[in-house]
Amino acid sequence: MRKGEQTRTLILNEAVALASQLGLEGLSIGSLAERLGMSKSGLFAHFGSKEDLQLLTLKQAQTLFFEEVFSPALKQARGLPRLRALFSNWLAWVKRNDALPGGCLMLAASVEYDDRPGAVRDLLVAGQRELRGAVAKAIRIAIDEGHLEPRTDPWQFTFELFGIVLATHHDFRLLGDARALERAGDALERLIEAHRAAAPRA
Amino acid sequence: MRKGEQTRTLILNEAVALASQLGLEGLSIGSLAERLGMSKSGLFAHFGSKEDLQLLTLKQAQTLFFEEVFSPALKQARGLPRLRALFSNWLAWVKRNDALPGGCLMLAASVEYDDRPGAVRDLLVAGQRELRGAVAKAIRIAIDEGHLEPRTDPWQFTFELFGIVLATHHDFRLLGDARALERAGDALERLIEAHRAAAPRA
DNA sequence: GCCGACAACGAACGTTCGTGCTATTGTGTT
DNA sequence: AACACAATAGCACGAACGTTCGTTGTCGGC
Repeated sequence: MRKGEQTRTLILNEAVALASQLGLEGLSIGSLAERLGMSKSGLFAHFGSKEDLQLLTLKQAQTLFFEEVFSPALKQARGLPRLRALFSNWLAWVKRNDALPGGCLMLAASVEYDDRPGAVRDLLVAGQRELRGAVAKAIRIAIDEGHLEPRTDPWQFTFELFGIVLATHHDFRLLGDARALERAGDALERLIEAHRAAAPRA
Repeated sequence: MRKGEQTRTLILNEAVALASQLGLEGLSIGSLAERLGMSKSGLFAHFGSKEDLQLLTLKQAQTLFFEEVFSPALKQARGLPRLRALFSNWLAWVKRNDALPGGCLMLAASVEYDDRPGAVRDLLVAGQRELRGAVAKAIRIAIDEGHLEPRTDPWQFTFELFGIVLATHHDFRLLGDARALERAGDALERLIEAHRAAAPRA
């Protein structure tokens, strides 16, 4: 890897952390450069514009999310075990303080860009659609495996599961309520129980 | 009401709308003044500092929320009817486009200030605590009325209900998915059904 | 040992930010 | 009609913003 590449990665990781606190819009090139001990112009040269920096920062966060939340869950057994692993990894992601001192960057960006058309929003929506689809697929597999009853609507299930994650993020981050994690677990179990297949159990 | 008071209210209502799009931090005095057709300094004179403007803007949104979501729900019959009205008003608030073109200001601010200590965050937390308490109280009443079973945990119920609202806001605002509103309704009904009192029905 | 490619630098651009000060206009009361 | 004061405008400030430019240092290949 060339020198440029590796400092670029260094910059992007720091950018993810900083943007999780200040938002992608609040992220400024000057403060990012200062944090890294390099000059504004030197940093800027790696990206043609601020929007490019924002896009790459978001993409970096998405990649990290996939690696830490999704990828390990795929190694679990199909059906409920995988779904539970996915959920648990997701909660761990939400409370990460090293890489994400300000909470999940995608969630922050979702609120920031939900009414701001452009490339950032498009990337955000694409990522969200992909995520939702993947979760729904995991649920469909759980149905096929006989863990959940066939009339379960994967999208509705995904919707409610996502709501639990959002509420957890909110309570944990804003209110500093660690009990939110237990509540999230309870909520998931209730959600599963409501859709559990009758005859063959998991 | 003196002239100053009424322009102040005019400013704050516009500030709520603008901040719902740009966030309380992204809200700038210059652009707000331009929108209202007045000078930057003239507008600034109404507030001693930007933080004061942010605080009053947030307070205005909280007041509006109480008037439109909570207050009308209190006129409904105690128990489930009131709870359903609260939920329904809340969803209506979430999709309001005139006063809140960028979505709920409190939710946006929650993400923005969850890791930014200060007066804004304190006000936000206080409002959120009050809201949660009021929702939990409505649920406790529904238990007392015999609509929900006694072993229902009001805080857990509140947590899950809040999650549904958050997911709806996200899907409606970012993904532009109007079906989120149906999903929210279905989710609430299942939540109620899971805790419905056995013997006396609602 | 020179040379071109790459990486980072410092200085400056024009703009916008929040915030003061000083006029000037407008409103309401005797 | 004249006065007192509230409300707004005009102007300027220092700082920070994203961005551009020219320059310097540091390499590996000839």
